[in-house]
Amino acid sequence: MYFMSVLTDNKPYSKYNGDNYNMGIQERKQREKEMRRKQIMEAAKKVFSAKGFSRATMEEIAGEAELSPGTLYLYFKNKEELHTSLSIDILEYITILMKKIIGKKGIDANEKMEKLKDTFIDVYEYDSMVLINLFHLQSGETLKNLSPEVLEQLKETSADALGAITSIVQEGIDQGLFKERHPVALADIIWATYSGVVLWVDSKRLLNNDKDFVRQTLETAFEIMLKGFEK
Amino acid sequence: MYFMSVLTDNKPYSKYNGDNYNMGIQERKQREKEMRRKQIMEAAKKVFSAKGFSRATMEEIAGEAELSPGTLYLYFKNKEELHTSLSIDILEYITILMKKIIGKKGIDANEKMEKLKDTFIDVYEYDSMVLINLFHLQSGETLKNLSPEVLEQLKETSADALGAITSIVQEGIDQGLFKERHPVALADIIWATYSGVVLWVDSKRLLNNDKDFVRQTLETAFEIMLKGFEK
Amino acid sequence: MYFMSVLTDNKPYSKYNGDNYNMGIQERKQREKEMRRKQIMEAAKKVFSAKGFSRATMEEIAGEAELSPGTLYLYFKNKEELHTSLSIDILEYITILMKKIIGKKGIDANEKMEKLKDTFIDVYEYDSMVLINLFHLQSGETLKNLSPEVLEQLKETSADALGAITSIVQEGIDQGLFKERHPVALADIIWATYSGVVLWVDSKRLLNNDKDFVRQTLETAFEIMLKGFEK
Amino acid sequence: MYFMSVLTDNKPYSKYNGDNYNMGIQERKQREKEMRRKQIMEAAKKVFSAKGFSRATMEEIAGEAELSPGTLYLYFKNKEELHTSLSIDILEYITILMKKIIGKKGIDANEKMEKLKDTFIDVYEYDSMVLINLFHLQSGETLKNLSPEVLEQLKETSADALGAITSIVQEGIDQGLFKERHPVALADIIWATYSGVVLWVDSKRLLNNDKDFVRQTLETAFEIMLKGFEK
DNA sequence: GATGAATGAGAGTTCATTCAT
DNA sequence: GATGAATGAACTCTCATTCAT
Repeated sequence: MYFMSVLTDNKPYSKYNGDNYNMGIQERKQREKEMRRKQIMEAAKKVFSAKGFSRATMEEIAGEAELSPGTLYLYFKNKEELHTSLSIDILEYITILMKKIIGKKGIDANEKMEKLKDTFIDVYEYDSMVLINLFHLQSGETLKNLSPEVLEQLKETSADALGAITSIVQEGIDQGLFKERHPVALADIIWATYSGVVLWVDSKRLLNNDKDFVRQTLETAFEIMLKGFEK
Repeated sequence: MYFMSVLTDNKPYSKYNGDNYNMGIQERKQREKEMRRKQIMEAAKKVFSAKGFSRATMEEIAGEAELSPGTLYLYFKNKEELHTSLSIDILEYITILMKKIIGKKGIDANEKMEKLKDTFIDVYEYDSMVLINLFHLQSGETLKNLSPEVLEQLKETSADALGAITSIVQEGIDQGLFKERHPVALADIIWATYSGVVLWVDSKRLLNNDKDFVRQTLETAFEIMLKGFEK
Repeated sequence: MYFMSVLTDNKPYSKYNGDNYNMGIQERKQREKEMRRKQIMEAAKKVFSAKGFSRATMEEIAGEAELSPGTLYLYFKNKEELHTSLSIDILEYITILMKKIIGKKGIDANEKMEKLKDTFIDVYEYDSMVLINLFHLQSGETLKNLSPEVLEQLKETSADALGAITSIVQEGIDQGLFKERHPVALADIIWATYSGVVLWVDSKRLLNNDKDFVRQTLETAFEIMLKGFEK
Repeated sequence: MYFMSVLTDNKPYSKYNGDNYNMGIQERKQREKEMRRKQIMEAAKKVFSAKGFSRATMEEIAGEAELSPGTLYLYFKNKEELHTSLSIDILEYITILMKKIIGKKGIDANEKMEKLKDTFIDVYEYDSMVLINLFHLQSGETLKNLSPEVLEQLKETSADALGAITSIVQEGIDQGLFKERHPVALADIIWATYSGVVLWVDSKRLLNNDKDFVRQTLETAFEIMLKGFEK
């Protein structure tokens, strides 16, 4: 497992921290605020995962976070944005991980694709529920009822994530490894396959009390895709 | 487009219909009842597609169907089952189409896969919204709140659909065309890719007011998959 | 058991029946109509007893009577009056029985009180549920929402029943057997005790899955009352 | 009248209330909460009495209590439990009063029976409507639809009340004042007569716009019963 | 007279959100 | 900043009653 909690506070703070008293207090406050946010998101994750968006109540999330319902609204405009924040968070993290892969020197596109698959599996295994919520978010109902700002943020993060995949694919084409196809379409297919497998195998598991074959199915899916990409 | 409306009444009625008075009346009533059901489902499809499950109200669906709210409950036990009925309907229809492909003589698995892709595209083009609702259904939240009977029906229809794909894949393996892999896993991947592409491209469209590239992306995805399946 | 079904048709019809064709038809129609009424009341009795007034539905009563809901409204103005009709019916019958006791020659008031008790027990044993519904009717909620005509009818039947008891009590006072007290008050107490015991012991049975001690308790209650009545 | 409001807050609070700030706040909140509860019950009593259980609406009760409908559900799980709470409350209070009578020194069972009658009359006069609701509760319809916990509570309170009466009767038998009979049966009869009289005379009043003879009738009923109890 | 599909008003209940403390 | 009691709009669903057939 080469990545840490997405939802635990891992934002880099200014390294230097104490030359100014007010600055310190302000910063501490800032940090506390950030921690509360994470605390709420952590609780929301649990409840949304267990109940789904509609059946989850703000009161239960507040209880889980050991805060009062009112407090939630100091940190998130409403229920929908709290939910979306979870999704954006994981999307951002996936993007960070993918950008690391892109930056890797001395490995070709095939190997990068391998690493991409590993990343996907890791993300899934670390936090399948938030991931599934992310895909749920994609599916219309939520998308239509989002505030413009959050929609914009989601759009950007989303484009960013797709851009990262695209650039790996482009590399493969440039290196003469992959057959020449529209790289964005390929990136779409990669992301769609990932989403699809996670969603589908998960729903099969729910329907039939089946085992969790996501990892295995993702491995096969990528193997097939990679072979299909070849020139 | 080689299939007709899933939701419009296409049940075959006896051609001759007048030898018996009572029979005629009963039959007409049956037909009327079936029509009301379709009428409601048609309205529900519109409203669910426009608003998503939660934001859609029974009153609005009733209005759209030009019926009173109470009438909806004569045909569907509750909101959830009305929604699920839409999904099961299309799933059943897809299965019928796929079974026709399976039964086709004189074409190999590769060609059947081509036809499968065409079917998927046709279904999508005929009724993308119901399809997207189907995937929404798969995603946990709804699944957890379904009545046992409907869950069972969904399970069976779902297994049936997957079974059909599996048998095509098995044929490909038996004919020495596809590399030997677990056929159910392959069927999962085909279905997951289909679901994923429809969902993902659609959400991209919603996010960016983008064009509808589903057909194109599905074409490419299948091309890649087929190449990946080869021995 | 010296009385027959209250709810089965036992109204006396004209002894002579056939001198006129139209009369015959009309009469047959009348009889059929009366039978339908009883059929509905019989069904209503079952359903009201099993579910109570509020939870009983007209549709279920119709089903039980093997008729359609609409038909019920040809015989009863509404649900409330159907329910009240059951109560009035039994009240009328009780009155008939009590009047027979009053008319009995050669027995004193004490013996008549004994017979009164037996009648009460018989009525209870024959049809405890309708009886309990009758007491339920007395209890405000229903009483307040009755149509004037039915209220009037109930008032009369009720007064009639109480009058019968009163006259027995009066007899006892006149014969010097009972202490002189307001005879209507005594009649009230007799009726109230009867109602109370049936209601109370029944509710105890429901609460504790207890045995049905109504008969036994009524026996004791009357014994005590009679002793209390003595001069 | 020797008892105070059942429904008005009469719980003893610590007389001294200022040594601890937090204690004070917590206590005040507790008291406020208790007051809201009473406020709602008071309003519910009015509305249930005027309309009966079924025709009373939560909205009207809320209006009467000058609260919003939602608030009612912060204090009572649902309509049924709000209604039952009223009944249990008065039942509990009656029991308390009866236990005081039991504890009285220097008076025999006859005198205790007299006091019992007075208590019954006082309770009736203080709050006849809740009392009638209590009897209504006993009558099947409601009883069948109660939550297990509340049913249990009712059962216990009910048994408690009956037990109190039983012990007075037992005393009478032990003192050689009352004829030897099953004391529980006697208690049943006392309670049943009380219920019956209240219900019956009240319904007569409703039917005939008659005067309220409950007190008078109860007096006579007890006089008769006591005489009937004698050895 | 009988039907039973359709009605639609109205109920109980939930819960995201607010705001006085 | 935090609270959490109160809000009240909005929802799903029921069912007595009607009326065209």
